[in-house]
Amino acid sequence: MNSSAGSKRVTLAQVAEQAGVSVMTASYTYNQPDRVSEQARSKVLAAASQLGYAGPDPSARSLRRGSTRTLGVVMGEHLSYAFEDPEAVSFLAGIADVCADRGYGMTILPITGAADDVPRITAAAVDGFIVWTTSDDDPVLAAVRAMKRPAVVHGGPAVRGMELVSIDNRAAARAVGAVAFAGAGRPAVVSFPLSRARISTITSGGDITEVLFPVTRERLEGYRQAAEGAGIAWRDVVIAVCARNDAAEAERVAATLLASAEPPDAIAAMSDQQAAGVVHAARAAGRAIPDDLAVTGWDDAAVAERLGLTTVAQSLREQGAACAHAALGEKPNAQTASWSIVRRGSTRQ
Amino acid sequence: MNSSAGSKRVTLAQVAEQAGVSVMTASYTYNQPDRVSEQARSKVLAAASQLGYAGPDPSARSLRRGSTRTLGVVMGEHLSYAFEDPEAVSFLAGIADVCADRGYGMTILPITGAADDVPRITAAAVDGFIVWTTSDDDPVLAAVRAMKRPAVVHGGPAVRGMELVSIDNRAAARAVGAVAFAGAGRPAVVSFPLSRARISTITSGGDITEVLFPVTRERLEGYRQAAEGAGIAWRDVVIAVCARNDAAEAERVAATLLASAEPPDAIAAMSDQQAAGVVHAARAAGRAIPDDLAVTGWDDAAVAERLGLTTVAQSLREQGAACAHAALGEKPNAQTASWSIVRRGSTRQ
DNA sequence: GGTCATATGTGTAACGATACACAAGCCGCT
DNA sequence: AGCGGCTTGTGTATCGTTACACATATGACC
Repeated sequence: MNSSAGSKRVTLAQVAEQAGVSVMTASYTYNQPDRVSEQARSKVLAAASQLGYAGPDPSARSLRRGSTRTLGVVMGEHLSYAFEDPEAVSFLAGIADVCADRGYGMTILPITGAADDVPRITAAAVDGFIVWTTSDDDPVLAAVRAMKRPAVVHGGPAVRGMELVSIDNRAAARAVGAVAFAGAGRPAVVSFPLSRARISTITSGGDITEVLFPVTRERLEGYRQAAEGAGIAWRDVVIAVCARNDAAEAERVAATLLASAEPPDAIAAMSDQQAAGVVHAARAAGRAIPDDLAVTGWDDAAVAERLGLTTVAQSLREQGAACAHAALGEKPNAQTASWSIVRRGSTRQ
Repeated sequence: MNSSAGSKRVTLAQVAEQAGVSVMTASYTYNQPDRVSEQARSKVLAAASQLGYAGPDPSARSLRRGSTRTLGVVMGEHLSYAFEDPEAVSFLAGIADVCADRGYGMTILPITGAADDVPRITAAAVDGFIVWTTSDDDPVLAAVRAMKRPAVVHGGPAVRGMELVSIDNRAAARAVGAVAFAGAGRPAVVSFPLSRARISTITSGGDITEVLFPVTRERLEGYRQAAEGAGIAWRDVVIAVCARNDAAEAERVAATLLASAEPPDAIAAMSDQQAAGVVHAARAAGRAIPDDLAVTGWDDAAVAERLGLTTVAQSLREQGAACAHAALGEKPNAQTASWSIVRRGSTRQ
């Protein structure tokens, strides 16, 4: 109990000497206690607490063992955005569940989007990587792959040599879009950013294949198929791009749409937060949901139930757990996650 | 560009040999590029990409340098709760800001509350620790201190040898309690858990000093002083304990309180989420706010503005940043964070 | 008593990188 | 010519730990 205030770091060798045993006996005391006699073990522990030794140095141990017992999570957005997005947060919780179970730590790798985040990846002491949805051309992907450790991408893009955990975004968008656009004459979409430059705009008829974010691209393709299935040309579908994934931004762009000469009568969003913003804008504009305006969200978050939103249900928590398993090098049970449509009162069907 | 598929890990020595330079020249190429000639540098980089060398091994580098360039964040609650609490999340964002700026990673240490989380602390390869609010007797605190690295506690408890970043919870509670209880005859409190066993109960007149969580204890003491300042004995103040910090739980206990024979006419909560739950319960019970029931929250979250809640404003983001600075060993500008009362329509004053 | 298996202890050689001290070459300056 | 300073390159020791192979003691069993 009596810690002598040595300012220098205490080593296992010193503990062993103090205890009168070999270094290996001391090492085994920490790593395979059964390998050592009760007597030796207590001598080592006594010496350790006398010297104030807190246990084997993590870096040295990692070097020797070749494993850090830590997973790295790369968030493509600026970190604060990531934490503000409730779905990203439940994804993280899913990873945390698995890490806690396996005794692993999880390192969040703050990616700013600047050039200096590649070295940050390279310097990360982790056994495996999990990359949160990013763009096709994100240099971070190459950096992660170069690390030659188990790696998973959530959402997309698909990268050779890395696992992919995702739902079929196109199919889900087609399905929820069909519900949203049923009986509508002027459907619109509230979308995540289309390019790395995150600006809010209103557009239509653009070339979907040029969208750099695979999740966004696939959802747009699904919405396109849904619109065409309802007999509406894609160039007539207005796309409101939100710079950020939150209710406030969506409310703003939805208000603009609703105030236009030919306001939409159906809006499919890409998250429940966005859909919530649309609902608020509709109320403010005096529109009845779903009669004047059908609205759909995505994710089946708490707010979707509260507002009665038709939405795409998926478990980001389970997907986070699946990513963690893959990043640990365990064979994943199912690479493609499941989803379903939850119909509530915000749509005509 | 041509990566020869060696299954064994490539070392700096191999790169140096391939490039025809010494190991140190190769090392400097990565760490102090200006220290080597343009010519040597390009030879090294060419050899590296030919061999598929991704950069110096992080564990070896950490061992040799004595620094991991990573901060450890210990969350006292089960991780998923932590991520679900928006204030904890903005605290994390504050840490992330500083880490991103310094090129540091942040490791989240999943603490389950079981006995096996002490070894997890000991095994963490980090330069400094940040501990999110916990109880006085949490064994994790001793484990962190034993690591002999810069360490900070947010909220409490105060531990010798560790920094403390916190607002003055007692003073803030006294101030907001005074506003909440002004003109009230039967004040009540909606509280965080009083003990490690997280159960929802309704109590009153208990011994505050026995509460193990310092943040909760100090706020209760402040509320007590506010009640007594309004001429009400503490034993007459009902305390509704919520097992979890969310709106749903608070709504449930508030509904119970409001349905009782002597319902409260003022409720001071410990978070805006809780206060939001109270507001919903009050609406459901047909009470007018603030006339029938005054309500106060804590944190000045987005929901507080939306509902017009009187609350205690503090910046957890700034406090997170302050913790990060302290954990990096930088002298903190101010250990005690600032707070203020934001008066909105939910109180009589 | 002899044989074999099990329990316990030890020494040495890595793991992959960087700090440090030193050496050699080159320049300009007096 | 001689000196000092700057740039660039190198060898060696070391960071703290654990894998591995080997040595010794103990007990069980026929």
